[in-house]
Amino acid sequence: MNESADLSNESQSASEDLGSLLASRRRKLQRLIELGVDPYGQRFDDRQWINGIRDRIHEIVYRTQEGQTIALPTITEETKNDFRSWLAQQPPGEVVGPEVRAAGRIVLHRDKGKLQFIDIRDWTGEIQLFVGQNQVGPENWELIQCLDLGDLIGVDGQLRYTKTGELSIFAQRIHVLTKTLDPPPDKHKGLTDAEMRQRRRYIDLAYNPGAMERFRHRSRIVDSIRATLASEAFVEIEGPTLHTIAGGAAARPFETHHNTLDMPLVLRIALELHLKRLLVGGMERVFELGRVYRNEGISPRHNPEFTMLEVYQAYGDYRSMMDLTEKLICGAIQAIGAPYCLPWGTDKQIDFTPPFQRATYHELLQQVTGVDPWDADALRAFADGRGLATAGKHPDVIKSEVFEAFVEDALVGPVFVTDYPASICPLTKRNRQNPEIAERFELFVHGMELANAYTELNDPDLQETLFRTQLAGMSAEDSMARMDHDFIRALRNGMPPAGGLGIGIDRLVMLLTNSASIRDIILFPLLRAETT
RNA sequence: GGGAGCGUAGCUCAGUCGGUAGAGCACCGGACUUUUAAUCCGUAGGUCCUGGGUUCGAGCCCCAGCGCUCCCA
Repeated sequence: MNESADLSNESQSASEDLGSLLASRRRKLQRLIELGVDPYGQRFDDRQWINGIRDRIHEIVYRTQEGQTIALPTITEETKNDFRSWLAQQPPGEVVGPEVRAAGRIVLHRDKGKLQFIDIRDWTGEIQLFVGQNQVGPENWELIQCLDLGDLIGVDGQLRYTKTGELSIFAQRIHVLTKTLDPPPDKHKGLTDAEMRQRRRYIDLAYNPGAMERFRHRSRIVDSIRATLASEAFVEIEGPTLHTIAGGAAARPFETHHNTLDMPLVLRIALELHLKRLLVGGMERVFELGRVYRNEGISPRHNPEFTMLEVYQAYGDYRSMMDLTEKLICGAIQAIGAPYCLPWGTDKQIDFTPPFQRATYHELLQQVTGVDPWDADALRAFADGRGLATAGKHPDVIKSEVFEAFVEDALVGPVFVTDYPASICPLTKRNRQNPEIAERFELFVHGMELANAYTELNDPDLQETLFRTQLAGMSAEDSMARMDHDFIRALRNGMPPAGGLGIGIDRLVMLLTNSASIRDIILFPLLRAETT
């Protein structure tokens, strides 16, 4: 490897500086090799996860010299200090427990000379090892002297309590599974710098237990969404991520190029248009849960690549999607074992107890502003009075701006905002009774747009006309947008009336795990290249 | 794009009026077989983000840049 030269330089300069943390670890690594121990370990069979070991406390008993077995008292954090006096009251004998095997990373270490307490952590929990020189023997003790915080070790021993009532594995043998060279972060506070936690996610996960929990929750949420959709007979598909035309949303795409075909390509900005082609093909309930890419700004709520769910149901409409949205979110909450009423920030809450509130766009506009939403002059006056620029703007544009500026932030939710003005949703089917209304809802929670659903437009001529209007209004920098003729052709072949739903999975995970930044729930968010 | 804040030891953070660079943890040496972020004694560890400037003297003041965080658009 190209890096080998650098590595040897590093080890050489490190060995000159005997005081450095790195040098100390390399010396111990060398010592392990001298002892005939592979510092990078071997397969380690038949171990149990730590929380599984902790579940075996009922197997721990007190056995007297006469062979009588006495059940232990229940030992909790509060009562563990009483264990010593309980022991003193028993007839001669000893505490015995099951033989166990565990493996994990050393996260704490208390060295008492010929006795060491080592706390190890695996991805289920932590447990203390009681390691005595006389108990493990001189050969194993030598090896134990070469351990540092952060090393991965295995242990064989007996599960029981110390005199002070701490559940521990009384080590009979310690195995070196992997020596670490870099020193770990602060043993109590972990890594706190937000950027470092994202760049070195392995350290964040290894030393900040909350990080592991968040990402395991994310996985369960995604599993739950797939399970809910499967139970409703939806089929998951994998559409192309390389598109010739960026469609389905208004966003700037990432551009790339295929060499053999000598063809410009873009990364997809939405899932919509291919899913709709599948509706034409007869996939009546279809969804994709996958990554989309938008070449736009980065913020605590935006990462250039993020995960979208889009669901399409033939012969449904936006109201079918509302019920489904509730099922998906409530299922996800149950999947992470959380209550419907979740904390948000430090002092807020979100109550996802179904059914969620449902209110029309115009009702909410009236409630918040006190203005008749159908009275264009009154709305203009309201906007003028609050410092919004209205000159020369269409009344519906003003309405939309007032809604975004004053209503959205006030929505605590979860609330389904329904029945948008048709003029701001040109690609949505209009309501039959009132053509000024588009059959659309958005689900808002604390001002954040979590889901977006439509009764889908399936008239090919109307779709083509609207596309052309939309393209005509686009600025030069959005020139990647082009007419998707194949999509129009697909519609000419008959797309059933359908409901369509989009849910931003990252935002859902943020809300369900009380994470303020999207970069806390994306394992490897896009960051500027490291300069060093 | 605009505003505010931050950048000091491996990690977490102090640093007063501009006057020798500090602590805790980690590390190294020593004591300790029931500790709980063990404790006690001793040692070592620095490109104060980078570059310029002011000054006898800059971690601190000024200018520019880089990076990060938050708020706003």
